[in-house]
Amino acid sequence: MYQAPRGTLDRLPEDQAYWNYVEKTAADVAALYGYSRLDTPVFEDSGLFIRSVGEGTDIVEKEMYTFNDLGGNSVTLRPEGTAPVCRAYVEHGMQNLTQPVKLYYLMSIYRYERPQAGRLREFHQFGFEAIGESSALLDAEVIDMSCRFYRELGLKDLKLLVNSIGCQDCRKEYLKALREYYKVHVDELCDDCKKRLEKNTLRVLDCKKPGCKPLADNAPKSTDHLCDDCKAHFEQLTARLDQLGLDYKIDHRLVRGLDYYTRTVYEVQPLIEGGQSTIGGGGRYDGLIEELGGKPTQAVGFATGLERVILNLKRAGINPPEDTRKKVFVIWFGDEALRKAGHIMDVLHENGISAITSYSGRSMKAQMRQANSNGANYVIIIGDTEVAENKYTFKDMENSSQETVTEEELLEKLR
RNA sequence: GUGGGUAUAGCCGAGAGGCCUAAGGCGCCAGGUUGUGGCCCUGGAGAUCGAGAGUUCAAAUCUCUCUACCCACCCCA
Repeated sequence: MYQAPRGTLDRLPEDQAYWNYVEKTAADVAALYGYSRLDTPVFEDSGLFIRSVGEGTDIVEKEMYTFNDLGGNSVTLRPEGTAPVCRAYVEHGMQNLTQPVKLYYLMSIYRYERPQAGRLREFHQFGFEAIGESSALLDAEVIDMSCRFYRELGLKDLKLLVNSIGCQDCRKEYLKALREYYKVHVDELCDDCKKRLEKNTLRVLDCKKPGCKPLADNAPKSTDHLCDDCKAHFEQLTARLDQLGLDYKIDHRLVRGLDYYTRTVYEVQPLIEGGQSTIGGGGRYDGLIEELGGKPTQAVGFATGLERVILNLKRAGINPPEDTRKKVFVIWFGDEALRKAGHIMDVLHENGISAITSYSGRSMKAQMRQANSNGANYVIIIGDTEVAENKYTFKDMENSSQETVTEEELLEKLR
């Protein structure tokens, strides 16, 4: 027996309502803020991700689906969406368009991780990127848009965490201060953090171990070490967030796992602890486009995991809107009736009315049961009597009322 | 990558060495007199008990290996 590869999921018909709901909401919110859709290939040149996400990150180090194609080129199934979008921006000369260029995507993402609830090897993201503008007002807009997406879906119990990790210049100063601070406390750190301190210093702040957490709480804050420009940027951001009335918390320990972030970083997390905490996150990445061979171009973006969004919808008891389209089931018995049933099926379909029928002359009871389990709102019954009178029996399943009507009357009722 | 748990029909789930040729429920199919659903009743189909090996006269029930899923860590969406 074959089964879906580890960490992958079949999206079954009964789940599709959730996906439609989430994807439609995403597209609506994107349109509201002036974002256009962009789709990129599932696989890219491996170098794109190594350059952008960063060589030392877990994603690049041990989570990428990388292989050589038959032409001998190293390609990688995309482990995130920002780099491909930036690649497309540069490749198609979008710096010549009016800036900022606003793009959104709904795409599958691939990471070779150990699967658990809310963590898959193939998952889906809704993300958006605003490229070519350095104003903190845009950061605020992106954050606002993220929050609106969750709000529109009905997701309430979420918290918004914001931080600034500075630019390339002032981050150096900050890292120096951090290392200085931790030098004295190395022995109190967990083994992982000892390694992090060398390799990816910022991540030490992220550790949840009881020994490391108090240290991180008292560690120097990045926001206290910002250069003047970064400081002004962060101040404008929070001022605008206040004006928007967004309920955010500045979290000095918020650090993100991808190397390209600068200045603003933020995450959205469910209030309920346990399981996978982050459902969405983003930030500014002012150096990425240049890193990928474009001109120096500032940008901000955000991405959210759709499986996690749906998980939270289910936990919160939020149901996607139901399909309100009326459905008709055509019942027939006898050869004459079969021909008449075929005719009315064609007419219904031509008129844009959802109609299904039986393919074998099952008993009336069986066909009625079939109609019921298919959720039919109306049933059309065709037997010897209807054939003789050239009419149809039209039954409303809701109140069980039925009457005999002509084809014209039937269509009138279904409009 | 590390640690722990679980694995019985499409789904839920009893079952703890011989009484299992595996209970029950949902779902599916057919009936409940001749052309009518949802409730109810009756009957039926559907399981090499996750896979493989071993212990035993005897294994769904014990042991080992593998695989998958779940939880925590790690990481992130």
